[in-house]
Amino acid sequence: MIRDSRLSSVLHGLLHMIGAGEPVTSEQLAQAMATNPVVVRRVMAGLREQGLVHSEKGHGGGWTLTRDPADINLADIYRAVGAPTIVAMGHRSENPGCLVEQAVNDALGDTFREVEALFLKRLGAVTLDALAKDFKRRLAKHKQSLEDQIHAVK
Amino acid sequence: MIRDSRLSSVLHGLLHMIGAGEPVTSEQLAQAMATNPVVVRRVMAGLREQGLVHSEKGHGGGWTLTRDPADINLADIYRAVGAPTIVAMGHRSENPGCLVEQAVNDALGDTFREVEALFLKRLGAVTLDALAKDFKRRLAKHKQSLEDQIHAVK
DNA sequence: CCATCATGTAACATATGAAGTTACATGATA
DNA sequence: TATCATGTAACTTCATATGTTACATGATGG
Repeated sequence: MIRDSRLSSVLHGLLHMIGAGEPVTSEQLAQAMATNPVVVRRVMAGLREQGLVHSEKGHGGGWTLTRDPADINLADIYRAVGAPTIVAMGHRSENPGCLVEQAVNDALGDTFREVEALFLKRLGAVTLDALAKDFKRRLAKHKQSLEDQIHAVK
Repeated sequence: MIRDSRLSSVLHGLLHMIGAGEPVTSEQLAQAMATNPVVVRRVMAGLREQGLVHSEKGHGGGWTLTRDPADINLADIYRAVGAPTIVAMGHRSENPGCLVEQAVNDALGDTFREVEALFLKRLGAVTLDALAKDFKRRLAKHKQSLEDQIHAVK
């Protein structure tokens, strides 16, 4: 089953970076991602390897996006964050000679690949930019709702 | 990601039960599933709740299939073995008010359901009977291969 | 009726991997 | 050259799945 808390976490960080205008430190991202700086670096390292972000040391350093958010999709991020295979089934001993495993894989091998392909295809259809815009829309709505409450009290 | 060792394990057990003709004890299943009797009972309990198997205590007791293997498919087993949701994404704190989560879920909620549906649909297309037959075919072939090797040595 | 066999289940132990933490090295900037 | 920020190794939790022990319950055969 696909239950990725890392993707979600990273998206928090990336959304934070969009519009920041300047490098964002691991310290700052750690707050956005509700974790600590070292974990941030560890996770972001995957994105850097895929060329999605860049890191800079020293004063004024931190993390920046290397591409336009419209050119980054969620599949890119999912892969970068380290998702080996989505679907897999196997015995602990991973016995390749096991005839039961062979029968299962023969019956479902294509299915596994197909499910994975569908998942990545859909992730690929959502850009970071689109997500950011939707997020901003929700944020504005949320603020409006809060203001309305304040006015109602007045 | 879907990485179920339990389904695989259970299939070993069920294939062992098919053709046994009589109740199979947890002790015996434990060997087929490469684990121990208590774990077998724990896992099989899920199948029993779904009405796939029946358990009997005392002398001559053990586990039996309650249905024709042709009427049991892998989706039945997968569900019975305890697969809550296949695809899920969320922060540890599972904050329902989080606007990022909301944006992601809005963008991918349907995808999650679609991927899960595809996976279960494909599992549902494979019956336990079909799997058993394929397994037997492989077993026969394997034996033949071993005999050929013996003859070659002679 | 009682010894035996088998499941049912709680309680505890162990193993595995993810996440968090500490410590320190490296490089960049003022 | 003091400070800031990343890079990374090593270690410590923490959560979860699995394995184990122990004992209760129920069924069967003598």
